[in-house]
Amino acid sequence: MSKKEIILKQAKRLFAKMGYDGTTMDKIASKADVNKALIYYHFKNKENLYSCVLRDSVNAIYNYIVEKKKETDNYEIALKVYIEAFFLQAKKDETFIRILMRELASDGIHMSDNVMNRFLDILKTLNEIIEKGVKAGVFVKRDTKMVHFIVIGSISYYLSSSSLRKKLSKKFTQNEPLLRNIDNAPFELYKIILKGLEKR
Amino acid sequence: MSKKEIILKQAKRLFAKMGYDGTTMDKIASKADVNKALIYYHFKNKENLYSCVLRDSVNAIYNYIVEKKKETDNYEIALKVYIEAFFLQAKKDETFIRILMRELASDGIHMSDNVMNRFLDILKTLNEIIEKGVKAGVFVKRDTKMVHFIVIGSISYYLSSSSLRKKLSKKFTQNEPLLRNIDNAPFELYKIILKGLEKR
DNA sequence: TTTATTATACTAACCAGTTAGTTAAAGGAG
DNA sequence: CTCCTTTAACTAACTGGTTAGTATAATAAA
Repeated sequence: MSKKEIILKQAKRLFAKMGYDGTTMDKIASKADVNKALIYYHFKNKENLYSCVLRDSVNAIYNYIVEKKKETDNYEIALKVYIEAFFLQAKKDETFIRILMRELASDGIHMSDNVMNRFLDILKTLNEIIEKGVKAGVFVKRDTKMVHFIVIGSISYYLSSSSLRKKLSKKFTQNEPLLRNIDNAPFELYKIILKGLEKR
Repeated sequence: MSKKEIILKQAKRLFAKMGYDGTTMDKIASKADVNKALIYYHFKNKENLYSCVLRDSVNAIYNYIVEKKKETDNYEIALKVYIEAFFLQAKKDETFIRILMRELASDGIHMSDNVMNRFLDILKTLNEIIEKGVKAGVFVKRDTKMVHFIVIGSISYYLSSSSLRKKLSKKFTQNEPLLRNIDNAPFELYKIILKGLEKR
């Protein structure tokens, strides 16, 4: 792994957890174990470094979903695959949803046209799946936008709140069943959404 | 409105949009049109000011949901009321979900026990509604945690992405139907979730 | 030789928090 | 009613520390 890649990786981790303003260039240099000047050698400035992190994250999740989507042609399975793909990729790379959440909270001030386009591509992919199901007469015609938000919103909240939930169940033990972690979350989500979309 | 209230209001707006680290005390003072020292007269420090903002926000949404819940005893309607209550309050005070999203992204570093407890109360309220429906044999036994995340996550993503979606549909006009705003979102969400939970 | 990397040192801007004070209203004492 | 004291609300200007970004010189690698 090149030093440039290490810088990107550590920057991503820090941006996800501390936010853009909460992350300092010195801290990134320290975590990546490089001299600060090296960051400025590879990246124009802080804003540019963040842009690269954001672009890489969105591309990673897009590529994963497209790859998974190729594997099937059935809309029902495709929906499951989409949910699973988003979940697995988001779980593997939890930084992405954290960065996404912060971007939404600040109306995407750091989002370039490039990133926005890729993001639209992700939304379109799910759109195709649902359209297919509707045309086949299996899914009820629902507002697809809402289905997007259900999938992405639920998974994001589920994953990003994981450590907070752990903290909560330690503090307030009587709430354990409400907060305990399970791993078949995407399957639960899939069942609810699929049933919510089914015609009969 | 007292100066203290104005400070709280402007601080809330800024914290929601810019995050904790992105918000400066000078900016709050400027927006609230008061001297910076006045903020320190009313609040111990930045952390304390943020705590007050967070506490007020969580209390506001909790009180609204509890008030709405009193109005009905039926689980089906209660679920609808819960979704609507969360949606309406979140729409009226969009700052809350933005702050919540940032808190989740940073594992709730600023959340006091007080705030966490109130947050648990909100989760418990939905839990009661679903439990009731399950006992009556109308809802399938689902992981309630997942239902929480569907409701809160979807609405948060839907609302917080609103201005970003507007930006996107201006830039990429061909995507309008995918991005256009609708106002019956909570109803769409309610229909999908209710159907997803129904036994038959 | 060019590219990648470190070490050190610097600066200009910014930012949380303080200081030392002002203003005004209210109340009591003479 | 007027002088004195207290208290709450408020301000201008400052301080000490941090941070993004730069400059320069020296090495190591390719």
